[in-house]
Amino acid sequence: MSGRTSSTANAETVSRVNQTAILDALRQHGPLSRQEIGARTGLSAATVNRLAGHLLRKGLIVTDGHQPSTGGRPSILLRYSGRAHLVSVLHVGATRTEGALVDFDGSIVHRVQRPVVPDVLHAADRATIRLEEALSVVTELGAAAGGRGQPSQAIGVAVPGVAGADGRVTWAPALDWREVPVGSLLSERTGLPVVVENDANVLAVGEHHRGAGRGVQDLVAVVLGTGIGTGIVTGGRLHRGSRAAAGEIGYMLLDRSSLARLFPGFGDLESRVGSAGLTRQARERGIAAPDGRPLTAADVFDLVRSGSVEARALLEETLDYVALAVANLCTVLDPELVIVGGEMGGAADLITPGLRDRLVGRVPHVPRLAASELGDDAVIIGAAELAARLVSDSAYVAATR
Amino acid sequence: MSGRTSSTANAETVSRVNQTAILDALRQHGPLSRQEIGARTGLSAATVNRLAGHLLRKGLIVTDGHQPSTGGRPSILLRYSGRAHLVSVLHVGATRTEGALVDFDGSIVHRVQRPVVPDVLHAADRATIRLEEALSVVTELGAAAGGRGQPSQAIGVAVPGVAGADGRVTWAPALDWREVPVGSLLSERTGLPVVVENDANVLAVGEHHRGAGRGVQDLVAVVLGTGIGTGIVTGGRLHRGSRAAAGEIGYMLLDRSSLARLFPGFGDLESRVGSAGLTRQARERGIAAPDGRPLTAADVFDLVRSGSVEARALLEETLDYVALAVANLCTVLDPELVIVGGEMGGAADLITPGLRDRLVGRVPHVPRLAASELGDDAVIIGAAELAARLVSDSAYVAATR
DNA sequence: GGAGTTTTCTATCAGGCTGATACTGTACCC
DNA sequence: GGGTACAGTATCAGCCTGATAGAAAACTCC
Repeated sequence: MSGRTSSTANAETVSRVNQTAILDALRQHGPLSRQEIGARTGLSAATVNRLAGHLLRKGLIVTDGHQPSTGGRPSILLRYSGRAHLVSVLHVGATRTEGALVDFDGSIVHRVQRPVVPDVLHAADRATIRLEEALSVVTELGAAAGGRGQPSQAIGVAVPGVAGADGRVTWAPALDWREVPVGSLLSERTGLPVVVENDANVLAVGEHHRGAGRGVQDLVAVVLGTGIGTGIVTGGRLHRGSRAAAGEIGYMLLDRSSLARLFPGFGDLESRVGSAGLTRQARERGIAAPDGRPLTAADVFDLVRSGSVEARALLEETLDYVALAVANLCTVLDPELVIVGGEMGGAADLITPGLRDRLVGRVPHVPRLAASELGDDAVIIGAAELAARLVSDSAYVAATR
Repeated sequence: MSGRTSSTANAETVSRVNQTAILDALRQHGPLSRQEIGARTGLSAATVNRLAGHLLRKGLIVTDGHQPSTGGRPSILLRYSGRAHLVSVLHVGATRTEGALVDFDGSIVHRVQRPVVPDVLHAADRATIRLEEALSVVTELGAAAGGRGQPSQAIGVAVPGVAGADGRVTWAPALDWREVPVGSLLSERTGLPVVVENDANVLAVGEHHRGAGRGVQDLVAVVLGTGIGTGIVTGGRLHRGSRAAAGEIGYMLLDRSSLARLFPGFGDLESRVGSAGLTRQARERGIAAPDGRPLTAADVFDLVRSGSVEARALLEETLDYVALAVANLCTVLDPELVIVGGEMGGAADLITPGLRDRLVGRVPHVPRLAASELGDDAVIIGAAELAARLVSDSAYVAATR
């Protein structure tokens, strides 16, 4: 039951930690001279020089010109260079499969998009179709990376559902995936390390690392799309929960009467603000969806912008419930920042003011509210970050010459 | 704004980490021989021996007899001994001030209790009175520790309110403390490191470390007393939030109509299940408090046990709201375990079954529910643990002979 | 009771890493 | 062109780990 929980250290550990410190300094503050790295990390000049040498040989950092002299020998700037390393990313969404090659800088260097044919959306065997498509996209990405002479080093997969730490997708309703071992399928096929994660969680990671949440240690990303979900970062780390179900606020209970009902396949909040709930309520209020398909939050925003009074009322009610959920999130977690993302991100101007008004005076501490900075790419970039972490921890030490 | 976030390592770090690994192994598995420690930690025999020597000299471990020989030289058992080190703990509660000397094993070796004189409870200067009392208790504890020849090495303070990371109590209504710098007052007076923390948070730490939550990485402790609060442990660490307000679920909003009201000094949930709310509702239902004072949850439990039908109905309603809050906690955090503590802890038999019934089918994953194991001492033991951590990180390396 | 066996504990040494010191290299200024 | 100021590099002591060999302690067998 135990025995290897305690972790020990040796000289190699020291070197790895210090190399990581140098890389972190360069990632956070852009190009720095060796002296500046020393000042920032507290490492001696000799150590910085030696470790920088290792990192240069490994291609993780590059020289980036000189700094103007201040009277003496000008310093050589060192810059983190993720360009030398690529990861493959897969975002299996409800209506399309998206693939990308992303370098360690977070730049997307190659994209693949596969819209889902409408007939497939509700086909009986859509689970298999979507899975095979996902595998083929990864293969295509691998080939593209090979063609660039920079083989992909890891794979990150984002899915709209619950994913265990072992890379198994427990339940993703939009894909009809149950207990699908995506992680092991991909790692067996490619031999690469794979991380599989919920899409809201990776969005939070993406915004935390390279978007609106840079430098923030405690944040929540709220994603409103077909359903509603959140990604939670506490203490700078993704919070997954004991069963990887943390942040599934679609199940939040918002009324005492909710205790009289059960919520087996969908949640209380989700039934109110999700696509199905919106469609139902719109029908009751006489609002027609643009072309007869189920209404999404994005449609409601469009209608509001075009002046619909009924849609405005529906938006306000939706906002009420979203605000209750966000208020409770804030009460429980006390985040520094709440990021509004997903389809909502583009309508942040309609959302954040109303949200703030509803929070003020009702929660102990109203956090900063911000729109997603990365938009549609947040998921891709977040998944790339998680994939990069899979290799970077060991890559720093591997091949140390 | 930045500059020293990155942490570096050196040879000393390695030694400290490995000493901590040895201590953790001994704490987790009881007495072990040097060989067993080596097997468990992966350290070489020579290293284990040398580090064990350091720890023996520092008094953090002691020899504990021999193991029966298996044919050769019998091994000497080593045992963690927190007895050699003491911390002072202060629990400033609503109705009493409690002090204790606790050793690093978590054993309480000395207690001080100071009930609050009823006249003081609502006196205009009760803030000052309680503060001076707190300081005097700490002085008394210091003297007691000195008398044992084992001076106290740190101070842990638990308060029913919000405490910043700097040891300042921002707001503790039950004490009428606002912006009281307890931490700096105590550290100036004693020269010892001080940690000040919310009582629900330290209760969670106590149960996590030595109570119902041993070995659990994600747990929530729900404390129902005069108000309602929670302590949250995620990934094995206390989650405080960006403004130390995490877990203040008294402010959770449980109805859309709550958005029509403001909650400046008290919260929505707290007004329903806290002492004031219970008293009001009891009056409406014709339930009399035993002796005319405000009704607490504990009183309701007593009335239920004595067969009161009205109290039973009130309990059920209270449970409904507590269940809503716990359900939302579970949805957001997905903890492995929820511990019911505080005054509720003794009535766990009345609470947990009803709570479980209300959660099943309504949250994605129903956690384990358990009563507090440490009872009234959970706060003391948790605060002692936090205080011990203040010194242990540096104590391992200090005085390494 | 003594020698051999087995296992534990300890001493010694090589190797890796950091940090201090001294030294070399490069550009600017007078 | 020499002096100055700062950046980068080589050398070495100190600390820590881990490997190896040796000393110590208890048991077994004759």
